Amino acid sequence: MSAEKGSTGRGDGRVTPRRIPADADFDIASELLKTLAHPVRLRIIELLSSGELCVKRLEELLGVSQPSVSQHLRRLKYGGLIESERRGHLVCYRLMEGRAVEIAQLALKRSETK
Amino acid sequence: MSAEKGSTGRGDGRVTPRRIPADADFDIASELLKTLAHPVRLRIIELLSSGELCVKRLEELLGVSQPSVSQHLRRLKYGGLIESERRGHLVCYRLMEGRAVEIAQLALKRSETK
DNA sequence: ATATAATATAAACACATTTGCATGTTCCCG
DNA sequence: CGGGAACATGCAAATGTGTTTATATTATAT
Repeated sequence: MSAEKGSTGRGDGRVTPRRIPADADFDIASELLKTLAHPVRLRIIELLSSGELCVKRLEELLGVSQPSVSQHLRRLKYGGLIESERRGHLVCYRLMEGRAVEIAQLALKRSETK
Repeated sequence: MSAEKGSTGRGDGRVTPRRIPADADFDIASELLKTLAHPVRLRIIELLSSGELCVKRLEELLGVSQPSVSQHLRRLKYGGLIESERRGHLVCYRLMEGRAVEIAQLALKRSETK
């Protein structure tokens, strides 16, 4: 009575009023959150939200070593949050569409502990 | 030209059109995200969004050992996402107001990869 | 008081994540 | 072709996390 298979949505074409997350969804979602759960990566997302930037520039803005920046960018890219493009001998990164930015901004909202 | 102190908001009572996150904000935000970045904790948030539940019930619904459930609850509570209340010899947990739930739901939105 | 159900906490261990440092790659320029 | 700039990747050490197993707490019922 608990296992619902992949469920929701698929099947007879019926509309899904309120999706019930399947087991895998929680894994996927936690992956996304883990990818965002790092101060440097959050800052990268924030910086890229104003436009694309190359590694060198990010290195300066973040005050973090180049290898470190590259690793975080790798993780974000692997998670599908950003994409890159070679431009000369620079590699520019930019945000990809998705919930990522929204989540980051929500998490950054001042601790209005209210 | 990069360090902005605690900044934003405080000072002369001026309004803050668009808050610029300070260094500490990224740490705080990443803490919040880390707290949510675990499949079991996400499921707990999801389950509690329908009403409060005691540990025993959560243990059954989650299919996770009691000590493990308690530890995750501990983390969520420490992060200020949930609160507990002793009721008889049961301890009931419920969600606290905040961005937590919103973030969880956003992260759970079907990987509408577009 | 005792026994028992429901939780919490502690210690130990496996596994994942970060970071620093060294070393490759790729591309542009002369 | 050789050199340098901008990035990427590999690896080991240091940390952090999650799970298990055993053992405390706390409250209820007898």
